[in-house]
Amino acid sequence: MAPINIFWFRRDLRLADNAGLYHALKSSKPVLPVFIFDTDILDQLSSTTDRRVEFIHNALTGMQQQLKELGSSLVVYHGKPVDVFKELVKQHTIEKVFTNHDYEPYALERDEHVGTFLLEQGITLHTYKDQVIFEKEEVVKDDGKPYTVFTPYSKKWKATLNRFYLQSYPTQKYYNNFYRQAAKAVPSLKSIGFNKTGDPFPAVTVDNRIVAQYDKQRDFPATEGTTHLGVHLRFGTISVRQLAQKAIKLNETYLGELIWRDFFQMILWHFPHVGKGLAFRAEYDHIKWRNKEDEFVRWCEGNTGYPIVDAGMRELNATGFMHNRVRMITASFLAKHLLIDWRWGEAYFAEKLLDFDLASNNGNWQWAAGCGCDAAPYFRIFNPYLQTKKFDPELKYIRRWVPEFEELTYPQPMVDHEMARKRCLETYKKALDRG
DNA sequence: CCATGTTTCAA
DNA sequence: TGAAACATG
Repeated sequence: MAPINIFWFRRDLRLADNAGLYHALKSSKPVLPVFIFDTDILDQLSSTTDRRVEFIHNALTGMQQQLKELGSSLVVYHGKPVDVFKELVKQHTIEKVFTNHDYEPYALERDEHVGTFLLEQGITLHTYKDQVIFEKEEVVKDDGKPYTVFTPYSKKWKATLNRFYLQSYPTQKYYNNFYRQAAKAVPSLKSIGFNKTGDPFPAVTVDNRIVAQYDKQRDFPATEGTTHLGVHLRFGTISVRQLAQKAIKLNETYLGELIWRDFFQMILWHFPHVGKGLAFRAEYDHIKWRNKEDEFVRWCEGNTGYPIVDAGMRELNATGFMHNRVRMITASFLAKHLLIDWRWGEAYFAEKLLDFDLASNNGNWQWAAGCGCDAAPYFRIFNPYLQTKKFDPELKYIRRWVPEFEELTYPQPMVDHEMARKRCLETYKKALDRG
């Protein structure tokens, strides 16, 4: 058997401008592209209709079409990664496996496990940065320690940047190095235990007008002011380098959002406890959460009696998306007004969001609850009415998702704002004074 | 042979 | 962006 190399797709589902794929294709052996529907992940999902699995499936089908035209084929497996590699080493003489970095706790463990197995077979695992502009120790303080405050991090990030970091990896030049074989079918969603809805996903094309207006429009949930590219960044169907190039040309505020994304991946890397259910600041784990199950259900279902909160939750439940301004409002309401452990909310968003990304979701929930690095101070408690007045003054967003909000059938606020605010301050203070 | 411009490559 | 390799005269 002639030796080959493997490229393993994970959260980088594109052929163009893909770092690990570029290095694989430049290697001296033909490259077999592989994707694994990882049962360790899929088995944890609560529903057999999961739009994220459907999104991945669509992306794989698209890549398969491209690879077919190149005389190659993606090979899609369904199983545990190590078992799949055991199968692959039986079928091929493999010299190297290439893949891109993933900084999540499960992924680190998985890659360690796979890497060890491969090494036992005399195969080396080569990994690359692809999903962020800067990772790990690339942007650190002068003393070499990681930043924990966003603003100086972002300053250093920008100072470190040069054109080259945003240069696309020219994979096309090496497409002739894909392993040649007849196209293999991508297994159907059904065959891996999931349903197809056929509903559309956000377009992968970048609307330059939206990016250009981002700083002015992003806070108004009734308006098409945000890009909806989160899901594409999450699964790598868009290159962060290409998007950052646009951001630099078109809108500094939008670039800032991409830097937040790098920031939270960096935080997760240096402070892995945040990915394992702990607050970034340990003292915030002394807060005595009320954790009333029935109140949590009302929040989840969008029946709190606060129209802006309910609109957000209903948008999430109906579409798998929630406008970012409203993500902050609903998160703050859960943690601060209801005093429900932010981890419950984090888990709910993780289950529902199409663009769910552990690092950003966790980082932003910790921000909202006040326990994160560079978080909103705990005494700053969003007033849902003022947020509505500022960001949905014509109540267009609320009307869209909570049409009955002025009717008698709409519930009274489940908790009085002023009472909840005081209760939150006292509860947080008690926990934090104790240290 | 140098001196200088031009292309390639790195992540 | 910046170094190294390559080309030209």
